[in-house]
Amino acid sequence: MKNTEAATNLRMTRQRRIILEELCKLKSHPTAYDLHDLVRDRLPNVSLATVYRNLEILSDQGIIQRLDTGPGQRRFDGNPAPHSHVRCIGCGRVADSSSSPEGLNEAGQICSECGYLILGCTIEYTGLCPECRKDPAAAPANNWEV
Amino acid sequence: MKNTEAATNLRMTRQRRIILEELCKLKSHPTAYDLHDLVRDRLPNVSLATVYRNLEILSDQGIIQRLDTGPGQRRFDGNPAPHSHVRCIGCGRVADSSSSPEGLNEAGQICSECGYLILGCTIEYTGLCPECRKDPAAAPANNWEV
DNA sequence: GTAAATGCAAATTGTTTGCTTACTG
DNA sequence: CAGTAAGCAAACAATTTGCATTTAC
Repeated sequence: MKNTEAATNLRMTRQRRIILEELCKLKSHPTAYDLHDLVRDRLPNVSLATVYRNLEILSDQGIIQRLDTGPGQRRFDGNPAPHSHVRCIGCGRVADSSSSPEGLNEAGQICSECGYLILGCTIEYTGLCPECRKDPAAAPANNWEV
Repeated sequence: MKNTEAATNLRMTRQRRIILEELCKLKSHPTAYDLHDLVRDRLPNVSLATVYRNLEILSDQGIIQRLDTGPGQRRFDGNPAPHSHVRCIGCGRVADSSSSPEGLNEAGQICSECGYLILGCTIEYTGLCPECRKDPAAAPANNWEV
């Protein structure tokens, strides 16, 4: 039930639409909990589970973006295009970074777009390890390998 | 109890030493659970909580590195120096990447150091948001702000 | 001797799932 | 009307914590 999932016919429900609308309205990158709070202003009975389910579906569809970086809760970005982020080590908030990739040594600078004081930078590549390239289907079983 | 913590006198217990030794022996980046499994060969009664506690303390001290990137469990790196990583989207394993920062468009290439097929790249900066810069002590309270 | 660390079990937190009912296409 | 999605509550997984006991310095 991951990426081997058959495509289903998605329906644009009231909840899904409002969750998406509210997320896209924000320049920030809320947690599911944050967004649930916001959406409840328009849909008082919406459940947190629905927010989680829709955020997952929408990011699987490439309509929004999951930010799995950093400790703590997962955050979401209404903009699916790849771009870099700055995470505040104080409060955990995440903002878009205007920083260009070549500016890797800009620790100590203030990001012109978001006003964050830049302290560090992490680069993470994603890919497939040799084992998973051989047999992608077997990959999840290796999950616990050190 | 975060970064405002007073320095305590750390003691090099048998458990702490062995946890550190085993982590540093690895070229891989295990989860706390993985490491607990390994350490139990030498310390059969060590608890998972002790492993978690020590990994946190050691990374707070800058002796090891926490990898908070990616979904799923946190991973740890015995090498505290900043360097980039590749995370397998199949099995979740993390390896060191030899990729140079300028090689950002190397999707499709095989990492010469780890053999992973590179598919994507995420850049995340860390820093302090304007609010936390004003009053770092107040920062954690803003944790929930969207 | 005293503060720090351990082991154990229980508590928390963030996220997911099962199931029945409601609603979209 | 057929199948997807919602709401609710319960289940889960990863991590953290309380507490009595042990250990390092």
